[in-house]
Amino acid sequence: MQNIRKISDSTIRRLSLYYRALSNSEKDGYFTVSSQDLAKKERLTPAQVRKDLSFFGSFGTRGLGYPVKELKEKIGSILGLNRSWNVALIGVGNLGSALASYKEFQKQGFHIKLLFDNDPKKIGSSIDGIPILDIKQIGTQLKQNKIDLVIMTLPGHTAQGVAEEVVRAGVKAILNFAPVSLKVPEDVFLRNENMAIELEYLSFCLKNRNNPGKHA
Amino acid sequence: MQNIRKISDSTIRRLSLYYRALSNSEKDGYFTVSSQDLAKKERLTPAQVRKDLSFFGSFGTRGLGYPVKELKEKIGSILGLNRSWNVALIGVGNLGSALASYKEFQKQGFHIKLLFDNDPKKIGSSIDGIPILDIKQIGTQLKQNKIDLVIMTLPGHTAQGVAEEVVRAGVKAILNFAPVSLKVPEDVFLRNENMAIELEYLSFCLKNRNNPGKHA
DNA sequence: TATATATTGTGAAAAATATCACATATGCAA
DNA sequence: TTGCATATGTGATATTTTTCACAATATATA
Ligand SMILES: NC(=O)c1ccc[n+]([C@@H]2O[C@H](COP(=O)([O-])OP(=O)(O)OC[C@H]3O[C@@H](n4cnc5c(N)ncnc54)[C@H](O)[C@@H]3O)[C@@H](O)[C@H]2O)c1
Ligand SMILES: NC(=O)c1ccc[n+]([C@@H]2O[C@H](COP(=O)([O-])OP(=O)(O)OC[C@H]3O[C@@H](n4cnc5c(N)ncnc54)[C@H](O)[C@@H]3O)[C@@H](O)[C@H]2O)c1
Repeated sequence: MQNIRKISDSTIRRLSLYYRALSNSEKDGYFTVSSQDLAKKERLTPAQVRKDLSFFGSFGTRGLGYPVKELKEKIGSILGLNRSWNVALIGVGNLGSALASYKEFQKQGFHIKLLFDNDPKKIGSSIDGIPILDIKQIGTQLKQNKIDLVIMTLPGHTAQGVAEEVVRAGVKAILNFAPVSLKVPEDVFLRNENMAIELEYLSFCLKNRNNPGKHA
Repeated sequence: MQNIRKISDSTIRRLSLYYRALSNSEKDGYFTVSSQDLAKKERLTPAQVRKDLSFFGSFGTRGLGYPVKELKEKIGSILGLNRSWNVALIGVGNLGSALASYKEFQKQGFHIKLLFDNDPKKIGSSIDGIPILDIKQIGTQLKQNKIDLVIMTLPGHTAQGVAEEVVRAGVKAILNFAPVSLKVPEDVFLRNENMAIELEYLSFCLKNRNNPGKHA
């Protein structure tokens, strides 16, 4: 149990994995899991699991393990999944449409309330009941609807400009899918989803599969 | 310059960022960049940039910086982007379709050659000229087309079974978007793209924004 | 109640990763 | 040529993260 400031990035990311694993264990009818079980499910070590959890408290029973339902709820509450967040998505193209109609995020409390685009053919229509609004209205709409978090699925060259409007509207969290590094003020939380990184990582692995020696 | 085995995960991931930054610098007409410039663009430190690059050689000129075009090509070749990879995508739903029609990966050498689905309505059609094949043919088709890498955008509960067929067909690299932890043999490279992690991370940050103290 | 077994929680140790700091090399101007 | 300004490349150092190892505590069973 320690100061929340000091909890590492990696630990928080692993909490998401534990949350997912626990949701599955719950569905499968388990009442308790050991750190061993959790580790196996998410390809980690039992010590890692116990250490991560210990930063937030002690939730287990020695000799027995962790109560699935309780631990899931506890982690959910640490991550803020026990409440609801108002989300807007900007750029209703191929990727944006896929995300807008994806229902799993909603189940975790991320409610996509608004969609924005600058394409007249899209503005005015909706996806699964979520209206597509004109990007020009973004400032007022984000404020009016008390949007907490914005997902950006825009072309790279437009992303910085739009991000600045989003920041001006007071939004403090952005999930960016455009392949650019956005500049935002310090008090705005920004995460990037960069699919190229994973692909390129795999490329690197394949390339060096049979070449454990020095690099040319 | 050192044994390639020892190069860390994080360094490889940052190479992707440098590659992207250099591509942009090239487009913007720059001939050289300093570690300072690169660091700023990708929100890192100059020392980090120099250290990362030094694992692979010395590409810069003291007093001047790094030659943009050359360094980009060098990193591209380290990551294996100077060649072409045969890719197949399985599960042509909302997300799969978006990825299939995304042209940027192709530019980096990832050529999506085949799509697979089990929906009779989809099988036989195509996306941007890429045919959608019956999942039943996956074994023979992956081999025949010498597929190097598979992108999986399937429902979670079907992913493990399909992954096993993919592995049986000899594919050594999988990029998985399904929210499950796949079990694959040691010699198969697996990466997961887990969008929930980033969303939940932002949720955590928002939740603790005004609460730098102890966690309850 | 005693004993065997299981598994947590956590300081301490080890390993991995990032930063520092500076010697070294280059370009450029006078 | 010399001197100044600039920026790399890299050992040494600091920090962060992971793993280890075991005391503590629970259950089960006889
Ligand atoms: N499609 C993918 O699979 C994929 C994969 C990885 C990354 N990305 C990135 O995600 C982003 C979106 O990709 P996509 O394939 O969906 O592109 P897309 O072209 O299909 O969609 C972009 C959407 O943004 C809208 N738009 C453009 N400028 C705008 C503005 N100023 N304000 C509001 N809306 C605007 C367009 O009208 C369009 O609907 C891109 O940055 C892309 O690089 C996409
Ligand atoms: N849509 C998103 O924005 C999003 C975001 C994050 C993660 N994901 C994950 O990506 C995966 C795909 O999501 P989606 O929204 O595209 O789902 P989807 O239902 O639109 O698409 C799934 C596709 O897979 C096909 N399929 C099902 N079983 C199959 C099998 N055995 N063999 C071959 N094809 C099969 C279906 O016919 C369908 O075309 C899911 O695991 C989802 O959780 C999606």
